[in-house]
Amino acid sequence: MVRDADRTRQRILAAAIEEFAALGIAGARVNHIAEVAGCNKAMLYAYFGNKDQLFDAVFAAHVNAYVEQVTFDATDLAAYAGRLFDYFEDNPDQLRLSIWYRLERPQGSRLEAVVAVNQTRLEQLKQAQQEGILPSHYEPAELLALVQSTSTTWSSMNPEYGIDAPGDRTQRRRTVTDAVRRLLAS
Amino acid sequence: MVRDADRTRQRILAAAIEEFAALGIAGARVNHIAEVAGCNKAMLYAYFGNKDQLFDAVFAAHVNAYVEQVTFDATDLAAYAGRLFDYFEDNPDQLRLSIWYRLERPQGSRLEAVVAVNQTRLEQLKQAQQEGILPSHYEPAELLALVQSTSTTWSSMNPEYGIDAPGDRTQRRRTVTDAVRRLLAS
DNA sequence: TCAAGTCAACTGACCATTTGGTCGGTAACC
DNA sequence: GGTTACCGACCAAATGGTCAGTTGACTTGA
Repeated sequence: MVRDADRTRQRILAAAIEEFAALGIAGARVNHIAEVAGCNKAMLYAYFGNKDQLFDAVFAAHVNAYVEQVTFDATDLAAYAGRLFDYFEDNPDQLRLSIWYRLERPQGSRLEAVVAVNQTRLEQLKQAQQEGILPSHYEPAELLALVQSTSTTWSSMNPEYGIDAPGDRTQRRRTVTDAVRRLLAS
Repeated sequence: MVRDADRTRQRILAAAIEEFAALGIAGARVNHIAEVAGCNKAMLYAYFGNKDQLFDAVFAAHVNAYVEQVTFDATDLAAYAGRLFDYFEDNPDQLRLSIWYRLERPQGSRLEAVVAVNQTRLEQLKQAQQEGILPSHYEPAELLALVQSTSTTWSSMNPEYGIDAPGDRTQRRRTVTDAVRRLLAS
C-alpha cells in the first residue's frame, strides 16, 4: 500500500461528495464514506474533524468550483443563465449539495467568501443598469435571483408536480435563455 | 386523559409535519415527534405504520392542501403565480416538505393523484393557447415549470449566494407576478 | 552502506449513545 | 365485559466517534 496523505484526503472528499449529494448531512453515513474511499474511518476524522466539518469541506469545494467555472457577465445575463444551466446539468450533484446546504444548515451561517463574490456581482449589475445595458425595472438583487431560479427551473421541479422535463437538453437550455431574455425586455 | 383516536392522530400528524419540514426524513426523530405530539411512540406506529409511511401521510396532506388552496387559472398565470407565492410565503413548511420529498424520495415514485391534476392543468394551458389567451412560444409544460419556479424564486435562493431577499413581501410578490407577465409577453 | 530512530499514515477493535421499532399490559369507554 | 386507545419498558441494530497500537517511509549517524 502506497502511503499518500493527499491522495487519501482526496479520495475521502470524493466519496463524501457522492454520499452527501445523495443523502444529505443527516442521511450520509460516515462508515459508508470511509468504505467507498477505501480507507479507515479514523482517517476521515483525522483529516476533517467530524461529519459536519467534512460536509463543510465538501461544500466549500463545490462553491469554489462553481465560482471558478461559471463566469459571470452582467452585460449578457442570458448567456450567463445558459452557463449556469450547463453547469448544473453537467454536475447535478453540485445542485443537490446546494439544496441540502440550504435545508440542513442553520440559517444565518453564510460563507463570507461567497457573500463577497455576490456583492461584486450586484455592483456589476447596478453599473450595467446605469450604462443602460440592463433595464432598470428590477433591482440588481431581483435580477440575480430571477436569473438564478430560471436557470435551475427544470432541476428544481418536484416530480410530484408530474411535469416531464423535455427530454431534449438543448430545448430546455433554449427555454432558459429565452426566458431570461424576456425578463429583460422592456 | 380524554381518549380520542382522531385527535391523537391529528396531533401526531401536526408534530410530524413540523419535524419533517425542519429536518427531513433522515433527520427527523420518531421519538421527538411522539414527544411533541404528547403521546407514546407506539401510537405513531399503530396509526401510521412506520417512519416512512408517516412521512407519506404528511406529504399527502401537504399535496391536498396545496391543490385545494392554490386554485389554478390557465387564463391568468400571473395571478396564479401570486397565489402560489402567497401560499408558500404563508406556509414555508410546505415548501420545505416538497423539497425534502424531491431530495429524499427515490426518483420515479410519483403520486398518481398529483400527476392527474397536473395533466389537467397542462390540458387547460394547451386550450388557452389555442384560444389565443396564452402565447405559444412555450410548451404547456415549459409554462408551468417557469411559473412554478418564478413563484418560488425567493424561497429557493441559497443563502450562500448572499442575496438578501427584499424585506418587503409586497415588493417580492410584485416582482414575481411582473416576471410572469414578462414571460408571457410577445 | 546499513542499522537505529523518528514521525506521520494508517488500522482494527471498541465504546457510548441513539435510533427505529416492538410487546405485554393497563385503563377508559361503550 | 369486551373492545380499543394508550403506555412503559425494552431490544437489536446502527451510528458517530475514539484510541492504542502497527506499519511504512524517511532521516540520522557511524
